[in-house]
Amino acid sequence: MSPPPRLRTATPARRKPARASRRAPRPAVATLEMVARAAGVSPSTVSRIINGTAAVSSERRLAVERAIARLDFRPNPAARGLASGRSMTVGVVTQAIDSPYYGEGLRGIEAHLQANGYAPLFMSGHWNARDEERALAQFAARRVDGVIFFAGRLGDKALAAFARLVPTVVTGRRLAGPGLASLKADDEEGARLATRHLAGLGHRRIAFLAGPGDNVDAREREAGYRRALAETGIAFDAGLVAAGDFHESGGLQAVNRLLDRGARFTALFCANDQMAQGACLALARRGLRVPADVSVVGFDDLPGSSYTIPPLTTVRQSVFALGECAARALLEMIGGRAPRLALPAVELVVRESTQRLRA
Amino acid sequence: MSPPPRLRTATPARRKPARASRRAPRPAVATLEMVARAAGVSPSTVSRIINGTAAVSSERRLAVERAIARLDFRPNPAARGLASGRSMTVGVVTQAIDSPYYGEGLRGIEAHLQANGYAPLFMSGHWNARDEERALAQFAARRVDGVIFFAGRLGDKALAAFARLVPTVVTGRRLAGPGLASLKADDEEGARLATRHLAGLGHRRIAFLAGPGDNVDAREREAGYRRALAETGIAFDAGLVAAGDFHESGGLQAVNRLLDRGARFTALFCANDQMAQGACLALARRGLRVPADVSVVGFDDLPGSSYTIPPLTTVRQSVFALGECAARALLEMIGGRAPRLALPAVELVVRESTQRLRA
DNA sequence: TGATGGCATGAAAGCGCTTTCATGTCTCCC
DNA sequence: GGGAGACATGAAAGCGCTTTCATGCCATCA
Repeated sequence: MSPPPRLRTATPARRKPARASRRAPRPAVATLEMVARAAGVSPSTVSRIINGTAAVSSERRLAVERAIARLDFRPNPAARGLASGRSMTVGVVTQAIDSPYYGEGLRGIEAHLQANGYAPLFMSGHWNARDEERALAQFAARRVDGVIFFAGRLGDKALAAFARLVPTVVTGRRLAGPGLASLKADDEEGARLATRHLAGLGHRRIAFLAGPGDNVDAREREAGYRRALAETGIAFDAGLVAAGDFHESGGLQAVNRLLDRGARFTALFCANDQMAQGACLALARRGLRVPADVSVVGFDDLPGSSYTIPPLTTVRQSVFALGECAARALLEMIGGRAPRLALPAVELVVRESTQRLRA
Repeated sequence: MSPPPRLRTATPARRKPARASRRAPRPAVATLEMVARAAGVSPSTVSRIINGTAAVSSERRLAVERAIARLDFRPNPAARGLASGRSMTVGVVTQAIDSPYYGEGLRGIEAHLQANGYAPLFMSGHWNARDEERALAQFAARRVDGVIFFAGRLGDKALAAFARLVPTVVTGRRLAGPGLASLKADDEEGARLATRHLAGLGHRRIAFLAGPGDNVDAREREAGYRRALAETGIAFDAGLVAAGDFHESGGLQAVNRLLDRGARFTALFCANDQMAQGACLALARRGLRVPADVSVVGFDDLPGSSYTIPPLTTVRQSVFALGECAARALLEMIGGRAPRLALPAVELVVRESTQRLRA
């Protein structure tokens, strides 16, 4: 095994002057000082140029830029961070890095951050407050410049307290405070759209697969379902509601429970796509066809949802955009500006899992 | 908007002695020096204790540990990185952070890294060599201690060159060199298992949806398909092979092409689950039932594959384990040890998308 | 024409750690 | 009993940047 090749500068080892016998200078990484020397200016000037923090005469600027290019100089972020107090990283707490939902959000965050010279540090909360807290502690220890908290179970109090130390953007709830901003899709409106779509197709017995009760998104989606029912003159029937956990397995079990207790319905609105997927499987197992026997609507429009069988009618809220907006708002806060908190509107995407109720 | 709350130490601002009038000392972060002072020892001793780099008398150790706890001291990673040359971060190049395949791998990486005090920095290559190269450059600039390169299109040469600078583990190909190790599942064996399963069910006309030709995994999966055919005495028929791109859409189109050119088959082996999903949809659109008319096998066993309709028979290679092993091997290399490169064996997971050929 | 600023630049002091090197104290053994 | 280590500790020099402060220079104004 070769020794770990650690990047190192060409300056002689500390207090141990380079032995003259050593031939080829080992692979070295340029430092700001080397650039300064090569360009015949002081380190301060180089710093000013790479940071654009002060005017510099164009001839020196040119010389420095050339030296930077020639030496392939890349400022050491550790040194920068130490001197400036900024790490140019932001922490991102997700629930499950491998879920399609978070994946899309992360992509949005990544895209915006990268365009601005920041790098994301990810950590999973696994839907449990302790892990989320641990992730935040880790981020604080790493001195991230800001944190994006994607959904999660951690209490508002704890989050607000953390935000006093590090600028934070949280999604999936409404919350504000010093150093804290939130971003929330209009889940109620989305659920209303979905339910009205079903009602508009003639369905009257519309079942609902709710999400976890401690999740704000889930509660708002239920509220939207109820509101649409009220608006279209359909009486709410608790017997048509079953709760899931936002996973495929939960959707499957919820439908089984519904069917086992004899609930009769011609349409089913699921609080997210993953549960809708599980629900479709449960329905298929019972010999119920989608959409011929039951129309199904999901929520989120995950990347895979256009390839399920049948392709799923769902509510699109662009998790990608959510991630992007969160990153943008966070950078604005870090920069001391007021964050813009607008999100694109939710919209219904009609595909093949819904159809008009047969007379 | 409140000013960005930057974490700062309690030491008086540089050259500008704290005005005595200032009341509450602003939220301060403890430094090693403060701990040393509080415990009545030198900074060196504190450093030795938190790093375990030398023996320290138990009384001092106790005093220091108490001081650390009381001041809630967390060493500043930037300072550490600057002084030691290690950043305690590793870069991870994935292709698409939002794909279920990579998501699972990332989870494995995250789990192992976190257990060892390292943090992952993610960046997407988007299946194109330029972005991958850019990601590597970014990582080099950020002075990561190592890199995990998850699949990708970048040439072996470029990768080997990079690995001379930063220890690197690459998956999805076989490659070794200074600072470079690779991890590769036995794709050929997996494909062989899948195809033999189909043959064992009596199928003779087994179509194959290949992956992109420039992908090693894809090529090995095709090799396994052919080998199984040969082993079971079935003649290879190029008319039963169509190429896809590892995405759902590619699988859908490939099946359409197959059917359009009149190919007749009773079984279909897809080079990955995502294509299998698209294939199932294409089949359904043509009125072909899975598995009644066509048995389908995938590859990867993605989290969602047990909830497709029907649940997919597939080859499990545990991408999670792959991620974990990659992380482990990388840390071993960083530590100057020889990396262990063993991966769990692939296995066939039989679900409901395959059935015996009806006579 | 001399005081007045503004401007570009360099010197140097840190940022908060790690890591030599030097030193003082013990213990051990011939 | 005295010298040799072994051991625990502290002093101090960086790591590679940023940022203040001081300075020399030139154009400007009354």
